[in-house]
Amino acid sequence: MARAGLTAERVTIAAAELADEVGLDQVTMARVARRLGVKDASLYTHVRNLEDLRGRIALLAADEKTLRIAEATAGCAGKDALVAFANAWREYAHRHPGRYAATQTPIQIDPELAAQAPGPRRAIELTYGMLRGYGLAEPDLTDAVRLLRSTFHGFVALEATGSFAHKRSPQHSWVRALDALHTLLEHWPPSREGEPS
Amino acid sequence: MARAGLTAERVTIAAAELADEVGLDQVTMARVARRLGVKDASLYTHVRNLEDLRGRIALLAADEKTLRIAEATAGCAGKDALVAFANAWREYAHRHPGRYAATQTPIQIDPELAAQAPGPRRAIELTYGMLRGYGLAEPDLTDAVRLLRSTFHGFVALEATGSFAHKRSPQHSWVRALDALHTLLEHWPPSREGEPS
DNA sequence: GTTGCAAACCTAGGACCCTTAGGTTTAACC
DNA sequence: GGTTAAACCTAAGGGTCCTAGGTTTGCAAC
Repeated sequence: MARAGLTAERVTIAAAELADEVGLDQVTMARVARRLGVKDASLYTHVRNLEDLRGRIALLAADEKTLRIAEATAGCAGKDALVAFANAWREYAHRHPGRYAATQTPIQIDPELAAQAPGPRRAIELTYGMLRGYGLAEPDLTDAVRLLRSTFHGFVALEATGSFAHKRSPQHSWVRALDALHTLLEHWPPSREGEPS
Repeated sequence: MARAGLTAERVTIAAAELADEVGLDQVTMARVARRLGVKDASLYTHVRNLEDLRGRIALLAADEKTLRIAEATAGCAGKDALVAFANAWREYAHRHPGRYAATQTPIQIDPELAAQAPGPRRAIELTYGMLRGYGLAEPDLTDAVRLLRSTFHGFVALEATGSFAHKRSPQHSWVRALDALHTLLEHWPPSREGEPS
Protein backbone atom coordinates (compact mmCIF):
# COMPACT_ATOMS: atom_id res chain seq x y z
CA MET A 1 0.00 0.00 0.00
CA ALA A 2 1.40 3.37 -1.00
CA ARG A 3 2.45 5.48 1.92
CA ALA A 4 0.38 8.55 2.56
CA GLY A 5 3.40 10.79 2.90
CA LEU A 6 2.10 12.69 5.87
CA THR A 7 3.80 15.42 7.77
CA ALA A 8 2.82 17.60 10.69
CA GLU A 9 1.92 20.36 8.27
CA ARG A 10 -0.31 18.18 6.08
CA VAL A 11 -2.09 16.84 9.13
CA THR A 12 -2.64 20.38 10.38
CA ILE A 13 -4.05 21.48 7.03
CA ALA A 14 -6.44 18.56 6.89
CA ALA A 15 -7.56 19.35 10.41
CA ALA A 16 -8.01 23.02 9.53
CA GLU A 17 -10.14 22.16 6.50
CA LEU A 18 -12.21 19.89 8.67
CA ALA A 19 -12.61 22.61 11.26
CA ASP A 20 -13.96 25.01 8.65
CA GLU A 21 -16.36 22.41 7.30
CA VAL A 22 -17.81 20.85 10.44
CA GLY A 23 -16.74 23.07 13.30
CA LEU A 24 -13.68 23.05 15.50
CA ASP A 25 -15.15 20.83 18.18
CA GLN A 26 -15.89 18.17 15.58
CA VAL A 27 -12.22 17.98 14.72
CA THR A 28 -11.18 14.67 16.14
CA MET A 29 -8.13 12.50 15.66
CA ALA A 30 -10.26 9.75 14.19
CA ARG A 31 -11.94 12.11 11.75
CA VAL A 32 -8.74 13.72 10.57
CA ALA A 33 -7.24 10.26 10.11
CA ARG A 34 -10.21 9.10 8.03
CA ARG A 35 -9.92 12.16 5.82
CA LEU A 36 -6.27 11.34 5.23
CA GLY A 37 -6.95 7.65 4.61
CA VAL A 38 -4.95 6.57 7.60
CA LYS A 39 -5.54 5.01 11.00
CA ASP A 40 -5.88 7.43 13.85
CA ALA A 41 -2.91 6.05 15.74
CA SER A 42 -0.70 6.96 12.78
CA LEU A 43 -1.22 10.65 13.41
CA TYR A 44 0.71 10.53 16.65
CA THR A 45 3.96 10.30 14.72
CA HIS A 46 3.39 13.83 13.46
CA VAL A 47 1.40 15.48 16.21
CA ARG A 48 1.69 15.08 19.93
CA ASN A 49 -2.01 14.84 20.67
CA LEU A 50 -5.33 16.51 19.99
CA GLU A 51 -4.52 19.59 22.02
CA ASP A 52 -1.27 20.02 20.11
CA LEU A 53 -3.16 19.68 16.84
CA ARG A 54 -5.61 22.37 17.88
CA GLY A 55 -2.69 24.62 18.75
CA ARG A 56 -1.22 24.03 15.32
CA ILE A 57 -4.49 24.99 13.68
CA ALA A 58 -4.46 28.19 15.69
CA LEU A 59 -0.93 29.04 14.61
CA LEU A 60 -1.74 28.27 11.00
CA ALA A 61 -4.77 30.52 11.19
CA ALA A 62 -2.79 33.33 12.79
CA ASP A 63 -0.21 33.15 10.03
CA GLU A 64 -2.78 33.03 7.25
CA LYS A 65 -4.81 35.86 8.69
CA THR A 66 -1.74 38.03 9.09
CA LEU A 67 -0.75 37.32 5.51
CA ARG A 68 -4.16 38.34 4.20
CA ILE A 69 -4.02 41.53 6.19
CA ALA A 70 -0.54 42.31 4.94
CA GLU A 71 -1.64 41.84 1.34
CA ALA A 72 -4.77 43.89 1.84
CA THR A 73 -3.08 46.85 3.50
CA ALA A 74 -0.03 47.01 1.26
CA GLY A 75 0.31 50.52 -0.06
CA CYS A 76 -2.59 51.89 1.96
CA ALA A 77 -2.49 54.60 4.57
CA GLY A 78 -4.86 56.43 6.88
CA LYS A 79 -8.47 55.38 6.77
CA ASP A 80 -7.90 53.21 3.70
CA ALA A 81 -5.42 51.16 5.67
CA LEU A 82 -7.79 50.88 8.61
CA VAL A 83 -10.64 49.70 6.42
CA ALA A 84 -8.48 47.29 4.46
CA PHE A 85 -7.06 45.87 7.66
CA ALA A 86 -10.43 45.41 9.27
CA ASN A 87 -12.09 43.93 6.21
CA ALA A 88 -9.30 41.44 5.67
CA TRP A 89 -9.64 40.37 9.29
CA ARG A 90 -13.38 39.92 9.07
CA GLU A 91 -13.25 38.16 5.73
CA TYR A 92 -10.78 35.67 7.03
CA ALA A 93 -13.02 34.92 9.99
CA HIS A 94 -16.02 34.45 7.71
CA ARG A 95 -14.18 32.28 5.23
CA HIS A 96 -12.46 30.11 7.81
CA PRO A 97 -14.72 29.91 10.85
CA GLY A 98 -13.13 26.77 12.22
CA ARG A 99 -9.57 28.02 11.88
CA TYR A 100 -10.60 31.34 13.37
CA ALA A 101 -12.31 29.66 16.29
CA ALA A 102 -9.06 27.83 17.00
CA THR A 103 -7.36 31.15 17.65
CA GLN A 104 -9.83 31.83 20.45
CA THR A 105 -8.82 28.94 22.66
CA PRO A 106 -6.88 29.79 25.80
CA ILE A 107 -3.25 29.33 25.04
CA GLN A 108 -1.78 25.91 25.51
CA ILE A 109 0.42 26.08 22.45
CA ASP A 110 3.88 24.55 22.51
CA PRO A 111 6.10 27.61 23.10
CA GLU A 112 8.85 26.21 20.90
CA LEU A 113 6.41 25.79 18.05
CA ALA A 114 4.93 29.22 18.58
CA ALA A 115 8.36 30.81 18.44
CA GLN A 116 8.77 29.58 14.88
CA ALA A 117 5.46 31.03 13.72
CA PRO A 118 5.93 34.45 12.16
CA GLY A 119 2.24 35.36 12.41
CA PRO A 120 1.86 37.00 15.79
CA ARG A 121 4.97 39.16 15.58
CA ARG A 122 4.16 40.27 12.07
CA ALA A 123 0.58 41.01 13.08
CA ILE A 124 1.79 43.40 15.74
CA GLU A 125 4.05 45.20 13.30
CA LEU A 126 1.21 45.53 10.82
CA THR A 127 -1.16 46.94 13.36
CA TYR A 128 1.26 49.50 14.65
CA GLY A 129 2.18 50.41 11.10
CA MET A 130 -1.44 50.95 10.20
CA LEU A 131 -1.81 53.43 13.04
CA ARG A 132 1.30 55.36 12.15
CA GLY A 133 -0.70 57.94 10.23
CA TYR A 134 -2.76 58.87 13.27
CA GLY A 135 0.22 60.25 15.16
CA LEU A 136 -0.30 58.45 18.44
CA ALA A 137 2.54 57.94 20.89
CA GLU A 138 3.00 55.30 23.55
CA PRO A 139 1.22 54.30 25.67
CA ASP A 140 -1.77 55.55 23.72
CA LEU A 141 -0.58 53.58 20.74
CA THR A 142 -0.77 50.27 22.57
CA ASP A 143 -4.14 51.17 24.00
CA ALA A 144 -5.45 52.03 20.56
CA VAL A 145 -4.13 48.80 19.08
CA ARG A 146 -5.84 46.82 21.81
CA LEU A 147 -9.07 48.69 21.30
CA LEU A 148 -9.05 47.99 17.58
CA ARG A 149 -8.22 44.33 17.98
CA SER A 150 -10.92 44.00 20.61
CA THR A 151 -13.52 45.54 18.38
CA PHE A 152 -12.58 43.56 15.29
CA HIS A 153 -12.46 40.31 17.15
CA GLY A 154 -15.55 41.04 19.18
CA PHE A 155 -17.57 41.93 16.14
CA VAL A 156 -16.80 38.79 14.18
CA ALA A 157 -17.16 36.66 17.30
CA LEU A 158 -20.61 38.05 18.03
CA GLU A 159 -21.50 37.67 14.38
CA ALA A 160 -20.42 34.03 14.48
CA THR A 161 -22.56 33.27 17.52
CA GLY A 162 -25.57 34.88 15.93
CA SER A 163 -25.70 37.59 18.56
CA PHE A 164 -26.82 40.30 16.17
CA ALA A 165 -30.55 40.16 15.70
CA HIS A 166 -31.76 40.64 12.17
CA LYS A 167 -33.15 44.14 12.42
CA ARG A 168 -30.18 45.69 10.70
CA SER A 169 -27.59 44.07 8.51
CA PRO A 170 -24.29 43.45 10.29
CA GLN A 171 -22.56 44.76 7.19
CA HIS A 172 -24.07 48.20 7.74
CA SER A 173 -23.07 48.22 11.38
CA TRP A 174 -19.58 47.11 10.42
CA VAL A 175 -19.08 49.96 7.99
CA ARG A 176 -20.33 52.42 10.55
CA ALA A 177 -18.10 50.94 13.21
CA LEU A 178 -15.10 51.52 10.99
CA ASP A 179 -16.21 55.09 10.41
CA ALA A 180 -16.50 55.54 14.13
CA LEU A 181 -13.11 54.02 14.88
CA HIS A 182 -11.49 56.25 12.29
CA THR A 183 -13.04 59.30 13.86
CA LEU A 184 -11.97 58.09 17.24
CA LEU A 185 -8.36 57.64 16.20
CA GLU A 186 -8.31 61.14 14.81
CA HIS A 187 -9.64 62.53 18.08
CA TRP A 188 -8.01 60.22 20.58
CA PRO A 189 -8.80 61.65 24.00
CA PRO A 190 -5.83 62.99 25.96
CA SER A 191 -4.66 60.90 28.83
CA ARG A 192 -5.42 62.00 32.37
CA GLU A 193 -3.04 59.60 34.02
CA GLY A 194 -2.01 60.63 37.48
CA GLU A 195 -5.09 62.71 38.05
CA PRO A 196 -7.44 61.69 40.82
CA SER A 197 -10.22 59.64 39.32
CA MET B 1 -30.00 5.66 49.61
CA ALA B 2 -31.28 9.21 49.88
CA ARG B 3 -32.33 10.66 46.58
CA ALA B 4 -30.20 13.51 45.31
CA GLY B 5 -33.18 15.68 44.45
CA LEU B 6 -31.84 16.90 41.17
CA THR B 7 -33.50 19.20 38.75
CA ALA B 8 -32.50 20.70 35.44
CA GLU B 9 -31.52 23.89 37.23
CA ARG B 10 -29.35 22.20 39.83
CA VAL B 11 -27.59 20.20 37.13
CA THR B 12 -26.97 23.38 35.19
CA ILE B 13 -25.55 25.14 38.22
CA ALA B 14 -23.22 22.24 38.99
CA ALA B 15 -22.07 22.26 35.37
CA ALA B 16 -21.54 26.02 35.46
CA GLU B 17 -19.44 25.78 38.61
CA LEU B 18 -17.41 23.05 36.99
CA ALA B 19 -16.95 25.16 33.88
CA ASP B 20 -15.56 28.02 35.94
CA GLU B 21 -13.22 25.72 37.81
CA VAL B 22 -11.79 23.50 35.10
CA GLY B 23 -12.81 25.08 31.81
CA LEU B 24 -15.88 24.66 29.66
CA ASP B 25 -14.46 21.90 27.50
CA GLN B 26 -13.78 19.83 30.59
CA VAL B 27 -17.45 19.91 31.48
CA THR B 28 -18.56 16.40 30.76
CA MET B 29 -21.65 14.45 31.67
CA ALA B 30 -19.57 12.04 33.70
CA ARG B 31 -17.84 14.80 35.58
CA VAL B 32 -21.01 16.69 36.40
CA ALA B 33 -22.56 13.44 37.57
CA ARG B 34 -19.61 12.68 39.83
CA ARG B 35 -19.85 16.14 41.36
CA LEU B 36 -23.50 15.53 42.10
CA GLY B 37 -22.87 12.03 43.47
CA VAL B 38 -24.89 10.40 40.76
CA LYS B 39 -24.34 8.16 37.74
CA ASP B 40 -23.99 9.93 34.43
CA ALA B 41 -26.99 8.24 32.90
CA SER B 42 -29.15 9.80 35.60
CA LEU B 43 -28.56 13.26 34.24
CA TYR B 44 -30.51 12.51 31.10
CA THR B 45 -33.75 12.74 33.04
CA HIS B 46 -33.13 16.44 33.53
CA VAL B 47 -31.12 17.45 30.50
CA ARG B 48 -31.43 16.30 26.91
CA ASN B 49 -27.72 15.84 26.26
CA LEU B 50 -24.36 17.55 26.61
CA GLU B 51 -25.12 20.14 23.95
CA ASP B 52 -28.34 21.02 25.73
CA LEU B 53 -26.47 21.34 29.01
CA ARG B 54 -23.97 23.70 27.42
CA GLY B 55 -26.83 25.78 26.09
CA ARG B 56 -28.32 25.95 29.57
CA ILE B 57 -25.02 27.16 30.98
CA ALA B 58 -24.98 29.86 28.33
CA LEU B 59 -28.49 31.00 29.21
CA LEU B 60 -27.69 31.00 32.90
CA ALA B 61 -24.62 33.09 32.24
CA ALA B 62 -26.51 35.54 30.08
CA ASP B 63 -29.10 36.00 32.80
CA GLU B 64 -26.54 36.42 35.54
CA LYS B 65 -24.43 38.83 33.55
CA THR B 66 -27.45 40.92 32.69
CA LEU B 67 -28.45 41.03 36.33
CA ARG B 68 -25.01 42.24 37.40
CA ILE B 69 -25.08 44.92 34.77
CA ALA B 70 -28.53 46.02 35.81
CA GLU B 71 -27.44 46.33 39.43
CA ALA B 72 -24.26 48.15 38.50
CA THR B 73 -25.87 50.70 36.24
CA ALA B 74 -28.91 51.42 38.38
CA GLY B 75 -29.16 55.14 38.91
CA CYS B 76 -26.22 55.98 36.65
CA ALA B 77 -26.26 58.06 33.52
CA GLY B 78 -23.84 59.29 30.90
CA LYS B 79 -20.25 58.19 31.25
CA ASP B 80 -20.89 56.77 34.69
CA ALA B 81 -23.41 54.41 33.20
CA LEU B 82 -21.06 53.43 30.41
CA VAL B 83 -18.23 52.66 32.80
CA ALA B 84 -20.46 50.80 35.23
CA PHE B 85 -21.93 48.76 32.41
CA ALA B 86 -18.56 47.87 30.95
CA ASN B 87 -16.93 47.04 34.26
CA ALA B 88 -19.79 44.81 35.31
CA TRP B 89 -19.47 42.97 31.99
CA ARG B 90 -15.75 42.48 32.35
CA GLU B 91 -15.91 41.49 35.98
CA TYR B 92 -18.47 38.84 35.23
CA ALA B 93 -16.23 37.42 32.51
CA HIS B 94 -13.25 37.37 34.86
CA ARG B 95 -15.13 35.84 37.72
CA HIS B 96 -16.92 33.22 35.66
CA PRO B 97 -14.66 32.32 32.76
CA GLY B 98 -16.33 29.00 32.06
CA ARG B 99 -19.85 30.37 32.12
CA TYR B 100 -18.75 33.27 29.97
CA ALA B 101 -17.09 30.96 27.47
CA ALA B 102 -20.38 29.12 27.16
CA THR B 103 -22.00 32.26 25.79
CA GLN B 104 -19.51 32.27 22.94
CA THR B 105 -20.56 28.99 21.40
CA PRO B 106 -22.48 29.18 18.14
CA ILE B 107 -26.11 28.98 19.06
CA GLN B 108 -27.72 25.60 19.22
CA ILE B 109 -29.91 26.47 22.17
CA ASP B 110 -33.39 25.06 22.40
CA PRO B 111 -35.55 27.97 21.18
CA GLU B 112 -38.32 27.13 23.59
CA LEU B 113 -35.90 27.26 26.48
CA ALA B 114 -34.32 30.46 25.24
CA ALA B 115 -37.70 32.14 25.02
CA GLN B 116 -38.14 31.69 28.78
CA ALA B 117 -34.81 33.28 29.61
CA PRO B 118 -35.17 36.95 30.40
CA GLY B 119 -31.46 37.70 29.97
CA PRO B 120 -31.05 38.56 26.32
CA ARG B 121 -34.10 40.79 26.05
CA ARG B 122 -33.27 42.62 29.26
CA ALA B 123 -29.68 43.05 28.12
CA ILE B 124 -30.82 44.83 25.01
CA GLU B 125 -33.04 47.17 27.00
CA LEU B 126 -30.20 47.95 29.37
CA THR B 127 -27.78 48.72 26.58
CA TYR B 128 -30.15 51.02 24.77
CA GLY B 129 -31.02 52.68 28.04
CA MET B 130 -27.39 53.32 28.81
CA LEU B 131 -26.97 55.12 25.51
CA ARG B 132 -30.02 57.27 25.96
CA GLY B 133 -27.98 60.15 27.27
CA TYR B 134 -25.88 60.37 24.13
CA GLY B 135 -28.81 61.40 21.96
CA LEU B 136 -28.37 58.90 19.16
CA ALA B 137 -31.22 57.94 16.86
CA GLU B 138 -31.77 54.79 14.83
CA PRO B 139 -30.02 53.31 12.98
CA ASP B 140 -27.00 54.88 14.64
CA LEU B 141 -28.23 53.64 17.98
CA THR B 142 -28.13 50.00 16.89
CA ASP B 143 -24.74 50.49 15.31
CA ALA B 144 -23.40 52.04 18.48
CA VAL B 145 -24.80 49.24 20.62
CA ARG B 146 -23.16 46.67 18.39
CA LEU B 147 -19.87 48.52 18.50
CA LEU B 148 -19.89 48.65 22.27
CA ARG B 149 -20.82 45.00 22.66
CA SER B 150 -18.13 44.04 20.18
CA THR B 151 -15.49 45.96 22.04
CA PHE B 152 -16.48 44.72 25.47
CA HIS B 153 -16.68 41.15 24.36
CA GLY B 154 -13.58 41.34 22.22
CA PHE B 155 -11.52 42.82 25.02
CA VAL B 156 -12.38 40.20 27.58
CA ALA B 157 -12.07 37.44 25.00
CA LEU B 158 -8.59 38.54 24.00
CA GLU B 159 -7.71 38.95 27.65
CA ALA B 160 -8.87 35.40 28.32
CA THR B 161 -6.76 33.93 25.54
CA GLY B 162 -3.70 35.78 26.75
CA SER B 163 -3.53 37.85 23.60
CA PHE B 164 -2.34 40.98 25.34
CA ALA B 165 1.40 40.86 25.84
CA HIS B 166 2.64 42.06 29.18
CA LYS B 167 4.11 45.38 28.21
CA ARG B 168 1.18 47.32 29.55
CA SER B 169 -1.45 46.28 32.03
CA PRO B 170 -4.77 45.39 30.43
CA GLN B 171 -6.45 47.39 33.16
CA HIS B 172 -4.87 50.60 31.88
CA SER B 173 -5.87 49.85 28.32
CA TRP B 174 -9.38 49.06 29.48
CA VAL B 175 -9.79 52.37 31.25
CA ARG B 176 -8.48 54.19 28.22
CA ALA B 177 -10.77 52.23 25.93
CA LEU B 178 -13.75 53.37 27.97
CA ASP B 179 -12.53 56.96 27.78
CA ALA B 180 -12.25 56.57 24.05
CA LEU B 181 -15.67 55.02 23.64
CA HIS B 182 -17.23 57.78 25.68
CA THR B 183 -15.58 60.39 23.49
CA LEU B 184 -16.70 58.50 20.44
CA LEU B 185 -20.32 58.39 21.53
CA GLU B 186 -20.28 62.11 22.14
CA HIS B 187 -18.92 62.73 18.64
CA TRP B 188 -20.62 59.97 16.70
CA PRO B 189 -19.80 60.61 13.06
CA PRO B 190 -22.73 61.59 10.84
CA SER B 191 -23.97 58.95 8.46
CA ARG B 192 -23.12 59.25 4.81
CA GLU B 193 -25.59 56.62 3.66
CA GLY B 194 -26.56 56.93 0.04
CA GLU B 195 -23.38 58.70 -0.91
CA PRO B 196 -21.01 57.00 -3.30
CA SER B 197 -18.41 55.15 -1.33
C1' DG C 1 -51.86 2.63 56.79
C1' DT C 2 -51.94 0.81 52.42
C1' DT C 3 -51.80 1.10 47.59
C1' DG C 4 -50.66 3.17 43.16
C1' DC C 5 -47.96 5.82 40.41
C1' DA C 6 -44.78 8.96 38.33
C1' DA C 7 -40.55 10.35 38.65
C1' DA C 8 -35.75 9.65 40.09
C1' DC C 9 -32.15 6.88 39.90
C1' DC C 10 -29.72 2.66 38.63
C1' DT C 11 -27.28 -1.19 35.76
C1' DA C 12 -25.90 -2.81 31.32
C1' DG C 13 -24.15 -2.09 27.07
C1' DG C 14 -22.94 -0.27 22.31
C1' DA C 15 -20.51 3.07 19.72
C1' DC C 16 -17.07 6.30 19.48
C1' DC C 17 -12.87 8.64 20.81
C1' DC C 18 -7.86 9.28 22.73
C1' DT C 19 -3.61 7.49 23.48
C1' DT C 20 0.25 4.13 24.23
C1' DA C 21 2.97 -0.03 23.12
C1' DG C 22 4.96 -2.65 20.08
C1' DG C 23 5.24 -4.87 15.45
C1' DT C 24 5.72 -4.47 10.26
C1' DT C 25 6.56 -2.19 6.01
C1' DT C 26 8.52 1.32 3.25
C1' DA C 27 11.98 4.25 1.26
C1' DA C 28 16.31 6.07 1.17
C1' DC C 29 21.12 5.77 1.57
C1' DC C 30 25.61 3.39 1.88
C1' DG D 1 21.89 -5.77 -1.57
C1' DG D 2 21.82 -4.59 3.23
C1' DT D 3 20.97 -1.32 6.91
C1' DT D 4 18.26 1.94 9.18
C1' DA D 5 14.98 5.46 10.44
C1' DA D 6 10.73 6.69 9.82
C1' DA D 7 5.93 5.77 8.46
C1' DC D 8 2.27 3.18 9.19
C1' DC D 9 -0.15 -0.65 11.24
C1' DT D 10 -2.73 -3.72 14.86
C1' DA D 11 -4.07 -4.35 19.53
C1' DA D 12 -5.73 -2.83 23.62
C1' DG D 13 -7.05 -0.01 27.85
C1' DG D 14 -9.64 3.58 29.45
C1' DG D 15 -12.74 7.37 28.94
C1' DT D 16 -16.96 9.53 27.03
C1' DC D 17 -21.91 9.90 25.29
C1' DC D 18 -26.20 8.12 25.18
C1' DT D 19 -30.17 4.58 25.03
C1' DA D 20 -32.95 0.88 26.89
C1' DG D 21 -34.96 -1.08 30.42
C1' DG D 22 -35.27 -2.28 35.39
C1' DT D 23 -35.68 -0.65 40.60
C1' DT D 24 -36.53 2.28 44.06
C1' DT D 25 -38.41 6.27 46.17
C1' DG D 26 -41.61 9.58 47.84
C1' DC D 27 -45.97 11.50 47.50
C1' DA D 28 -50.93 11.37 47.30
C1' DA D 29 -55.27 9.52 47.45
C1' DC D 30 -58.07 6.25 49.33
